[in-house]
Amino acid sequence: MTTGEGPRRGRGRPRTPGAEERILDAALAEYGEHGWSGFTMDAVARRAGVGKSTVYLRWSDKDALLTDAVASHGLELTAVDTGSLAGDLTQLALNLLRHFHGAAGWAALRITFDTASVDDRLGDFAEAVNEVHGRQVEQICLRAIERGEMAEDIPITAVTETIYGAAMVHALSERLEARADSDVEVEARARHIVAMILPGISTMPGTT
Amino acid sequence: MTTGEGPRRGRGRPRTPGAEERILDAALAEYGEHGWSGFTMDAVARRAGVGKSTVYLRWSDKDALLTDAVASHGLELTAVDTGSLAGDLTQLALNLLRHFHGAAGWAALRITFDTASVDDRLGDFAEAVNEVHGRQVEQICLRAIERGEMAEDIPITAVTETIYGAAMVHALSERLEARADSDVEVEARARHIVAMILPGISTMPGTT
Amino acid sequence: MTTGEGPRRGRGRPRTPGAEERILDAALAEYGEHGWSGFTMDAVARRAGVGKSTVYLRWSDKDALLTDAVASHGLELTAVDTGSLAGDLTQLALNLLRHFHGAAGWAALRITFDTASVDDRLGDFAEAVNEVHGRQVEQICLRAIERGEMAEDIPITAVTETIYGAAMVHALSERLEARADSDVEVEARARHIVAMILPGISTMPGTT
Amino acid sequence: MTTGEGPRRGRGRPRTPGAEERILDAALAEYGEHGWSGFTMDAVARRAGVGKSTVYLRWSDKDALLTDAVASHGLELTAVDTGSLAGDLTQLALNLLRHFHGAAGWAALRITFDTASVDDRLGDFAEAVNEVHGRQVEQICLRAIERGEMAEDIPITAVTETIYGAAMVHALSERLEARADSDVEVEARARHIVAMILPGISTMPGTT
DNA sequence: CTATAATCGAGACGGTACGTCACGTCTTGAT
DNA sequence: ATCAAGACGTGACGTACCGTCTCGATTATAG
Repeated sequence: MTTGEGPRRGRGRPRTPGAEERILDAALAEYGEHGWSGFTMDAVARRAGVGKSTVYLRWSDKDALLTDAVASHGLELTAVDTGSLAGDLTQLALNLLRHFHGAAGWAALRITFDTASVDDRLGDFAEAVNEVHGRQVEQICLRAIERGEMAEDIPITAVTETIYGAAMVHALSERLEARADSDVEVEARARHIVAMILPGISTMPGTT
Repeated sequence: MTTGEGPRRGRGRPRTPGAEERILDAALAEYGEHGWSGFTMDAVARRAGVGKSTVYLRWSDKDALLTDAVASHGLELTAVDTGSLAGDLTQLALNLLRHFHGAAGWAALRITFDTASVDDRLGDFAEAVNEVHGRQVEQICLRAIERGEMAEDIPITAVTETIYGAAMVHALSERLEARADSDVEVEARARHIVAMILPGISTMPGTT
Repeated sequence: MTTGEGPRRGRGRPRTPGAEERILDAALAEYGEHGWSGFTMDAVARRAGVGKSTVYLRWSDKDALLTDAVASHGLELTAVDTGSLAGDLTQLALNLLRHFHGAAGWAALRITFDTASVDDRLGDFAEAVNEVHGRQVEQICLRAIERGEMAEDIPITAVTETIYGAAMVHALSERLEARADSDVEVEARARHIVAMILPGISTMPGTT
Repeated sequence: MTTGEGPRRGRGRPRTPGAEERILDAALAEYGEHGWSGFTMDAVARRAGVGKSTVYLRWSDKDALLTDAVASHGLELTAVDTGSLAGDLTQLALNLLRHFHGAAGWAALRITFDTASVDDRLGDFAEAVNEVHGRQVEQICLRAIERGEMAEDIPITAVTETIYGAAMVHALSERLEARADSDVEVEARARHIVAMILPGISTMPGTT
């Protein structure tokens, strides 16, 4: 994911340690402020206090930098473990809604779609996405099954896709309608989503 | 959405009839082949066999053309009415999975995210998306409520977002993992999705 | 010499008429002010009030532009005809001393050496130099021979080379020593040069 | 001219003996092959098989290196003393014609013009040129005056400039016309040049 | 024999200019 | 009025080179 270790044999001046991170931060900041079409390599370099060559030594082009920047900061998602399936899913939905609402999460989302549209360089990014996001729901479900809260015949990927999709589309609609939900609204939406799918996966019919 | 009807008064040479469509097709093809950053107006014009002026006479800029191209081919979704909520939702999910799997649907999806990321020109596209997609689920739910199959206190947008989201993320994961689901798998996935949310919105607890 | 007439069939917007000259002027001015290493294509374009593309549409690269700029303005040399060989040569020497002393003449000189060092694109420039400079002395000598002032067995190219060389090296030494000769000194030098070679080519021995 | 003697006190690793020369040779070769605009420090260092620091420890910048490279190989001119003014000048002219015809002499010439075009660092190179070349003619003339062969009122610099200029322009025209004179032609040209200026500086009118 | 120190090869660094490419505008002659 | 063609001003792209710097590895003298 990061840079891919070129020819490092200890010879020559080592790459400036902090540079990688400064550039990634600058990239994310520029992207956040000016969007895709206003995202300039020169501006990133200037903001990071670095020459363009330093950037291009590490990333082959604009897309690679942006993808990496997003991957490095946009895939963070705190783990969830409240003790109950309903609690876990609600907390997860809340996290996701907030994640996709924020600049980094949204950027990551967009980049994911861009990346998935091109034949090249799929491997790394896809792996990362699956690792970080897919695993999360898997853990929750496995624990719930162990506790006997969840039916065993539910395909976990379907649960993942549904919750992620709901949060994702909600964030999308928020943006399309230039709306900014309040905290209360976000929490209500999280509860609604979980209320909708919980009966379908729970072992106890009728739970709300 | 369409063309914006410029100065049409009958005087002077009329606009070449087939041009509109040829350009839109070329735009979609170019976008599909090269993605956003490889999408150029010159290439579209060349591919469509027209001059750049012909393009710019109809669309104000790149974004407008691309948005329109997608809207013209990517928002087609046949209406659904099977007589039951479960049947409607299953058919809708199936349609969506197939829609996002295809080139036009995927392109529309990608464009939607791109469009939603920029501050400008939100209005038109958002309206279109809501019109075409939002209405669909609304109809289904209203009919179900009328039939007494669905609880009245479920926010319809939540249903929309969940179903759309599930289909969307499934298509995304298909691409990220370079997978191509068979017809049977797609149908199973549609049933799973509906099975998951149906108990949560139905008036009859325990329904499958 | 100029641009080499590309595909001109009357279609498309014609090249802006004045641009060629404005760019050449700007190039010469920039070269004069900042020298070779301070000569920038961006600066030339900015000074000429045109875009870089307009420049690169006409000249393939920096060298080509500079060569052309110099050729267009640096080869001007007013004809000479005073009626006598001594007068003609003195006037010519004076012209040359002043020509090479000035920015344009000096630039032309330098470019000539650069051009002669590379195997490519010799043809045009060499032709121009010979046309403009070689012809000049030829005329003078032919008239002198006709008048009986000059021996017929003198190779004219030797005369050319000697006079041109003398003026050239004088200008070179002026620059190397950061000296700026006065008008009187320049005239004296012109007379000295002619005095030195006139007896060698004249039919009347002992003339000064 | 040479190296500029840095801090040499005996402590620390001594400079690699052969490096100086290898770098100068590489510089001259690169200059000869690619000309000024294709002359890069990286290429010189690579060709010489040394690091860039080794180069920059010895010369402050590109110009200094190039100037020095040329000065070290391009100013060699064997002294002349045949016993007569005519003989000396003829031999000198011959030497010059051959000198400027060769790669090193031509490179030196080109560098001289380049150097003289820039405002900085004139001193050193100008001194070198004057020292090596100017002195040569001065010696010849002084001996001739002593022998009574040459008039005393002739400005020696004019003689220098004329002979040097003639040889220089001849070499230039040879290159511009992609011509390569034979030995016989070169000797004839040397005699012609001297024949042209000898009467003008000699004390004996009518001498050939 | 160890410490100090200048030099070596390599190559990353902040800059700056290069020549290319696309944008959206414009100007032409033809339809 | 619209068309195909294509030049225009603008500005970002990714590359190359400058002269500087930092590294670990020599290679000498000084103590």
